[in-house]
Amino acid sequence: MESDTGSNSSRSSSPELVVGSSVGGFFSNQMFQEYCRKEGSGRDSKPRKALGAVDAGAKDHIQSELIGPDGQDLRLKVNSRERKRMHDLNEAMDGLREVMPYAQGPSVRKLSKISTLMLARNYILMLSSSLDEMKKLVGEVYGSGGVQGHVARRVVQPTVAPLPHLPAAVPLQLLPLAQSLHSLGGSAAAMTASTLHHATHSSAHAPHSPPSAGYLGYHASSLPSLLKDPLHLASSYRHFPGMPCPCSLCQPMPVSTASLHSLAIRK
DNA sequence: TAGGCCATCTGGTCCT
DNA sequence: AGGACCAGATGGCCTA
Repeated sequence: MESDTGSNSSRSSSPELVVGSSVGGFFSNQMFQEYCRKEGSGRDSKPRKALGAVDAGAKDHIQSELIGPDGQDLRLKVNSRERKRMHDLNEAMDGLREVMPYAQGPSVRKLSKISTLMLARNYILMLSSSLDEMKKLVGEVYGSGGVQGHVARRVVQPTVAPLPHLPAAVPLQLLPLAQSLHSLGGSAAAMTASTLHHATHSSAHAPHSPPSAGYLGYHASSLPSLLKDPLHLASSYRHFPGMPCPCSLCQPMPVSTASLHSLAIRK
């Protein structure tokens, strides 16, 4: 099936489709004619799935329903619904991107769907562990008075200003996330990651274990195909708290948003 | 040019 | 019956 509509908006996850009040308004004449021609000639170029519970009679019923004069309207209606459903899904995906610790801007390429989902998962895991740690600390504070100095040492660590949408406590535990982002490689994500990474890197008392691939939520073997390093900024260096890091991402980075954007991928 | 990502169409299945 | 959800297929755009 021709997807001429896709060429109008294929690069946006929330395409600005000019969908008229009627479904037919969405189709160009050429597309509609093509559609009708295919319908008329009985399109069946692709293999069908097993019909399962739908018997042959039901199949014929469905087919005739879609091929008849009302069938075209029905088909358009179904397509429109599906389109709307996918647009809603993409809006939700955009909403998710907005709350991710990821440099955003008009000149920054946005995260792919798969990257967004994986990063979101890691982010949630990181926040959960951060919350657990905070609970532990609170327990220590109220459990015994002798640990206040210890707690104070741990809380007062050099941090960067948290991202606008992040709770103030988050930077304490951002190293794992930064490392995840680092592993995502390059682009603005890595810029943010680097900033966060440095925030915790410089602490000799960082209570973190060495980088754990578990934060990524997937096996490293799948990374190359899923998350490439567009700018080749990230390298294979492993990061450990308190250890100097030679990778390009860990060189002094500008912290202003404008600077981040200037270094991020151009569209 | 190959590969990644995406939007769209489409038919099947499940749910209300 | 109608709608939502899902997955396969297809083709376009972009980048390395």
